[in-house]
Amino acid sequence: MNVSGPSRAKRGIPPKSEFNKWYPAIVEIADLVDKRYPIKGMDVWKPYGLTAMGLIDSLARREMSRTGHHEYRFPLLVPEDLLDKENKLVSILKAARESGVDPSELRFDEEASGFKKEVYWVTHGGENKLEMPMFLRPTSETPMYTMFSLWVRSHADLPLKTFQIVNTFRYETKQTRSFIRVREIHFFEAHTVHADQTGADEQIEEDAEMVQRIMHDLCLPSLVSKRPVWDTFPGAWYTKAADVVMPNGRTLQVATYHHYKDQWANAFDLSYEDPEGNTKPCHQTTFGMSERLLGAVVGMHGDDKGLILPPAIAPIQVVVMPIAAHADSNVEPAARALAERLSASGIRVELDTRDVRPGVKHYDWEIKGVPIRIELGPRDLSAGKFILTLRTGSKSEISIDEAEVLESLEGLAEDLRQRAKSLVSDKVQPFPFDNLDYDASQESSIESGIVYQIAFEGNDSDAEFLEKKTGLTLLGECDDEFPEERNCLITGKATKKKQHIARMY
RNA sequence: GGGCCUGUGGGUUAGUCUGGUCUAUGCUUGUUGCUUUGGGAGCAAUAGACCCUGGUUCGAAUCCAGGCAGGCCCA
Repeated sequence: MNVSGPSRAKRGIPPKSEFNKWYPAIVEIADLVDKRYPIKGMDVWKPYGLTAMGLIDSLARREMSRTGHHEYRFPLLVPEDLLDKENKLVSILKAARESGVDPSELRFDEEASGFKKEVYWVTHGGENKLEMPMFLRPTSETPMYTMFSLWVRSHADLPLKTFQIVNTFRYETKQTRSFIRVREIHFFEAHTVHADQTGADEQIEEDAEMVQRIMHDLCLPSLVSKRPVWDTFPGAWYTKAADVVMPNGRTLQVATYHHYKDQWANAFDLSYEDPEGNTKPCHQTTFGMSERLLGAVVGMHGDDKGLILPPAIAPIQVVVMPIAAHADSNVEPAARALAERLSASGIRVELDTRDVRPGVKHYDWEIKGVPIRIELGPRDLSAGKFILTLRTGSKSEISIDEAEVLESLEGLAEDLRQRAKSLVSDKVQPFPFDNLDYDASQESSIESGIVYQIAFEGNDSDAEFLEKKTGLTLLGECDDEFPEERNCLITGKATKKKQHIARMY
């Protein structure tokens, strides 16, 4: 092991201050994934990680059922000609946008049909070359809308609210990171169809609320922004996104929702007959999340000792450890009884009867981020008490009572929210200058690892200048505005528009 | 798209420059036994590796070529 000296963390975990080393190490040490599968960006999900992800999925399913969405499952393969439809849509929109805008305000076109490069292609069936090549879905607009146009005939079919939780594929050439940038993505996508724009507008509101409810359970604060036009999802009228600020100051986009208006509907002949017998185009939205939520949880809450999982998604919420069970035969039955009581009150419990010293158990469960550890030994039996240790630090002796354990779980969640909030307020700061006229000698006051808040109301080329000069990316217009007008960082004109610039994942 | 670097047991690492007791080192992990249990105890035994293919050579983990895999930097 080349890690030595006082900064050395337990079990070879790098200190969290070295986030870029800590993160990839911890996902394997905590047994979330195994990265040794021989394809870059395709990790093996191990039971502990998969269970946590499944619990995140169940939060999404809870929200979906609360809001009247239904779960579907569409095929993995998409025939090539459907992609052409989509590309046509994108280029029409692009042309429309460009024709209405002064060309000098546009940034350079980077790729004409970038989508094709990012997908995995299936070109053969057995030894036969396929007449129509197929690709693995990078997302499911195309397959879903093809079917929607068959399903939606009249106003009575609307709104159509669907979702699916499936794997999607993207051929990433850049560096991959577990959960954050992968080639096989565990993906959640909700797609809705509405009779008019108002219906879609309302859906966007509902999406925003669902995101916040899920983020609350994950104890994650987020920045919600309306993405700049050039960063809008292909074919969307606009895109909103929730970003989590990671401890290294980079932002991680964890959820997006897109308002399509009737743009996709027109490309896919998605229309309906209204009560008066008129054929009208549908309006659509999508809402997407992914395993990045787990990446954000890992990155935000963990510490030098390992993960800290929010109780809502901890596969094991409480671990019960019998102490000195060999010395007193009453210990293990008592621990088992306690575990059963906790389990009966809805807590996910693990009884750790391994024949190892207590310290080993503490360290093991600490690495895995189990919120609460309970020690039950001979001394506690007569007193009717046990030692409860919170993963966030404190240790206390409490009487055997399920209600107190439940309270401790909620207390820990609240603690995580506070910690995360203060981390974010450290990392998000006002931009140090009033304009971009600063020179190279002043550049050092722009720190790396900081998300800067700015007043900005400019066009494409203003934004491009801003990004080039600072080396940071514009997240987009915040939901909330500045209370008073300020001067735009680039154009100098008065605006209330609040935006952030950051290094994005 | 352009450039650079790396592949040794499950993990990590020594050895590679300068080919030869390398029959490949240490730590960690796994297994077994003894022992131990309110925060990583100890002892003993045991298991496990030179990315692949070809070349140079009396001799290759070491040098060369290609392949595969991975990492980094720049546009």
